[in-house]
Amino acid sequence: MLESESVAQRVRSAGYAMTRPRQAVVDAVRNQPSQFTANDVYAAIQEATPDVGRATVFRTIELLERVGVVCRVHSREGCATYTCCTQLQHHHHLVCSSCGEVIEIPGCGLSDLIQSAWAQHGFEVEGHVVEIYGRCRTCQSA
Amino acid sequence: MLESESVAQRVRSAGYAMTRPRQAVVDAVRNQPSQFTANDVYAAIQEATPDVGRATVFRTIELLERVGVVCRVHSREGCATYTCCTQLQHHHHLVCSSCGEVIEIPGCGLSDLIQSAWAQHGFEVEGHVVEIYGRCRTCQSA
DNA sequence: CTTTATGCAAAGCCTTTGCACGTGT
DNA sequence: ACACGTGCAAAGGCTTTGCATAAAG
Repeated sequence: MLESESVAQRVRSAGYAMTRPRQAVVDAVRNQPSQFTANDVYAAIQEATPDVGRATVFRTIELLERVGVVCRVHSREGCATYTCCTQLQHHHHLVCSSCGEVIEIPGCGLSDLIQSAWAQHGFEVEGHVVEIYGRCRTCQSA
Repeated sequence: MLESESVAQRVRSAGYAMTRPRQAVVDAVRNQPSQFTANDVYAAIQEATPDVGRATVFRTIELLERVGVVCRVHSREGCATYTCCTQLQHHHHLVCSSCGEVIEIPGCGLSDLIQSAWAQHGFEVEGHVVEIYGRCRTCQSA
């Protein structure tokens, strides 16, 4: 689970203010399941802190994505869902197609692809997305 | 460039009829730039074949995705865009963040990640998405 | 005190759906 | 013939935007 304080620190050190509405978004995000949409968070917030507006939720999640606290999950269905990231460094995800569980995997393993992108295509790599989907251990037993 | 006939064959051998409206969608798709949305295709079709409806365009693109003629591009911005795939087998993409050019790269290079997903997490891999973004050779010169 | 952040409400936009009608095989 | 495919038009739902107001540093 993500620590609320370290999130606040990251937001601040990226040059943003950690306001009360933003804190409410962070709290709501921390209580979401592995995968959630901006709308899910807004719905949760309406219960706990009804005075926080929709736009703030969307803008704050975008902010959290920018500072690396949440990541988009690019599944087969789309990429409107997010997940919290406890890893601050570069990492990827295992996404369960059955229960939606997201497992963070540290490191990369893409160095070959990246090297050959450059070597064979002169392609200057800026970043990449890797999403591996399948069934987590629990869903295999069930 | 994708051959219209081989597309028709793939659609048929997957058990779908190759109808005139679907052919119109295929033709429009073939004339799109590297990246396009379903809406782009619909707009193009309105010029050439105005009697083909919006729903048909969306449904046919979904069909083409299913048979592997087009792939979704999962870029940082979202995943509402598609690209034509000349490769029929498994492959990935280099996506230029400047001009949007999509370069297909055959093969995978993910075997390590996939193996460790299983070995370390008992995760049964069903598929994965890899999208590498950066700047293509042309955009680097410019 | 200036900049940044917020709430509200409405608009926007892409996409999907239902259903009656055609069309392919 | 009979399933499969289609067009239309409308609904649907998620996001975004503009702007006046209110905090923050």
